[in-house]
Amino acid sequence: MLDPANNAVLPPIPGKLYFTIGEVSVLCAVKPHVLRYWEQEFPQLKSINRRGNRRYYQRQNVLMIRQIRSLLYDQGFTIGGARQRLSGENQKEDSTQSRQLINQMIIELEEVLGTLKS
Amino acid sequence: MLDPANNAVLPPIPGKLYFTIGEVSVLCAVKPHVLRYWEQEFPQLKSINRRGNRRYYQRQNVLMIRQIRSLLYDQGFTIGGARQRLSGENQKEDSTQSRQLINQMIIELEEVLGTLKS
DNA sequence: AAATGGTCGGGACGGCAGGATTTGAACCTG
DNA sequence: CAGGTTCAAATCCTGCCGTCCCGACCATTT
Repeated sequence: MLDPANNAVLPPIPGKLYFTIGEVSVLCAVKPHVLRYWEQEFPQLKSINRRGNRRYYQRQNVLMIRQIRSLLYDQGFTIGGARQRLSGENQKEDSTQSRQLINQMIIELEEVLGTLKS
Repeated sequence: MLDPANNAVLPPIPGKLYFTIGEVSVLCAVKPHVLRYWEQEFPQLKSINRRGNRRYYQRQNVLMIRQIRSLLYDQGFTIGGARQRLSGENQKEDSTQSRQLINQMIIELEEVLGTLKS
């Protein structure tokens, strides 16, 4: 998502409604058994359509998988980190480095304040 | 996990110039052997002062270690991901609120400094 | 000076996250 | 029916991320 160049390497997603696991595997460059494995790890993938014991991926699922792929393979998150990142999505972006730097500064400034007061 | 308060739990960094590995271990809640290990993994930690075969950490080193710690333990990066994040163009979102907050703080601190000097 | 305790590096080791492979059956499609 | 895809579940494997051990060295205290 921050890296369009990388996603551009993956083939475009055809305009049909449903995809088999084999097709998704090609579309996302992720092997089928890994797709099944991720399904256990990411609640976001629970919504995959199933009919007669088979997975029928929709466009949104494919996009989600590509996002997960990017987090894991490009950005270097662990599965736990990626999960957390996806579930928190838009809210706590602020808890990143910058925010923590600020917190640290606040703590130290309060220390300085104490020193100055005495 | 996602808790930014996590960092606030760490003790403030005393105002002295140098810290031993044992002190840094406490300050950052990371064991000494892990600190040595990270040193092999993060080029950012190559700059640690050494005298007579011992490490003498400075404030900036401590802050960097805390940042690494946060990436690994709080945000869920792998070591490779954290390294990439620290070295690469991680400053993409620096023009966000956080950055502006920091800039604002810098301005105000410079003001304070001017006051103190006079 | 001796004692105490922190620090050094390097190599062997280990747990477990993250898959990879295998198996054998069910299911399509031609 | 043949050949290909998919299934669930079990087992296997690799390498990341430390952990442990060690004798030696160094700093500070008594």
